[in-house]
Amino acid sequence: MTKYESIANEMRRRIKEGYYPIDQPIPDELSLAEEFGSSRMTMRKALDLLVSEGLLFRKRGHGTFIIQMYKNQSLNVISDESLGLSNLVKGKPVSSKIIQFTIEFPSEEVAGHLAIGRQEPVYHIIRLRMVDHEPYVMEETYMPSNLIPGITEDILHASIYNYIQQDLDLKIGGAHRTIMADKSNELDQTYLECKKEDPILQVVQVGFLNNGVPFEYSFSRHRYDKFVFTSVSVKK
Amino acid sequence: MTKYESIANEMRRRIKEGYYPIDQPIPDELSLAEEFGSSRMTMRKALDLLVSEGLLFRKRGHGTFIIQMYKNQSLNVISDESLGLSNLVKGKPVSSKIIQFTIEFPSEEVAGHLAIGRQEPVYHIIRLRMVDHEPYVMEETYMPSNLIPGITEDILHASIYNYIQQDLDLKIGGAHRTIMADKSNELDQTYLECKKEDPILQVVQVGFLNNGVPFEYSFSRHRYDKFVFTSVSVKK
DNA sequence: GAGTGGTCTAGACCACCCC
DNA sequence: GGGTGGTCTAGACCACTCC
Repeated sequence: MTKYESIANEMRRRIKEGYYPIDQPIPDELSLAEEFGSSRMTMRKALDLLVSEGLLFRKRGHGTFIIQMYKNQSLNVISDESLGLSNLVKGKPVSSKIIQFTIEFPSEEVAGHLAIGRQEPVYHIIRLRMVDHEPYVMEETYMPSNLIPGITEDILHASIYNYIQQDLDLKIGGAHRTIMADKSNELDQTYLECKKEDPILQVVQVGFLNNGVPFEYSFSRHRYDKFVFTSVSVKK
Repeated sequence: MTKYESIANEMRRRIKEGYYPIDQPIPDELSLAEEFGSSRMTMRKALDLLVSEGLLFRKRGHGTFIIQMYKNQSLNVISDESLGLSNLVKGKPVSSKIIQFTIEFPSEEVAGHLAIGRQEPVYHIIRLRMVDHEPYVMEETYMPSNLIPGITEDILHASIYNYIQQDLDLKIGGAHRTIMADKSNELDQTYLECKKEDPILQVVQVGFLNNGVPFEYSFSRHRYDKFVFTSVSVKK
């Protein structure tokens, strides 16, 4: 735990508990830095965190203010921070049904997104992910088998992400995502138990390791009545 | 233009032009700082920008690497940065058809999201937004009339965002967004000219001013075949 | 051990806002 | 003018990775 993180935690706690009046600026950066025994730069870095979380907003020449948040809904939330279903629905049992597990040469599209050649084999995996024994997501995933070797059905029943990070000791860097609505297809209707007229929330993702190499090109198709995607943006 | 922004611009140009080999780390921060005649902290701030854009990734004790990007699609892209349709489809003519424009007392839900009381009147606006004379988005918007006074049909035909920023001289701070898929309803089918079985990509947004006060609670319903939402996240 | 990014300091000047 | 956030400096020490 770094200094600026612990300062940010304390400030987050204060803001959420109503320690600071909501209609006034919080104390200026120099005063806060003195109170926490830090330099102003470190104090700023702590406040930067809270600004990026959408909790605070700065007004140059005026002060730093608390953003009046609105309440969240009760649906499952895919935030732009989370990676992997297992981390998303903590505490609930996650299981997987393997629909397809093959290895093949990639199409031009898949090879392009994974930045590999057409001759480099990829896993092609289709899984139904279940939470609390209810169908939640259909995932179609392509991964280069040279980069992520040793995938087995056992791993697919558990968590690919845990295997990559714990067993292969690779570090995940982040992801590009595209979110869209789509009509449900026959696979969706069969496995997600949704009706023919039900739409689907699809997340297309290219995950990359911390050295920038793409390791995953995936399509996650969510039941429209169980998932939303959230995002907070703050202008600079 | 600040120093770190101009350094970031130059580095972005270099990376995109292939100036640095893609399979090696770029030069270390101290060398780059010397080359650009800046302190290391300023150089870091420039690189921070490129990291947050998903262009670079740092590996502690090892170096800073270029992320191998994948190409974008040809659909309209709602990024987590953009605000307002007018800014989204630059160069193309945007027009609006006003379906409803009333003032009313808010429901509990609307009042809650706008952080106002039930007795504070709100505009209730439904518009069809067209680009190149083709229907693109159905927008339902609630705004407190005390906060954003003087809305007229003329403004609704143009851009509410421009009115807020230029005429009222208010500054927009950011937005919370929730993205979901939904079935199309009769309004969608009539005005977006979509079929009964076509899904909708809905973005629910609470926009807030730079003092943190919510000024807008809106539902934007997009044709599923014309819009996607993108997001880049990088682990720290 | 050498080299890298991660954090932190104690100042400084500037840009902007309100009085 | 006084107070605020925005930027910038020239160092320092630490944590991690590779050899």
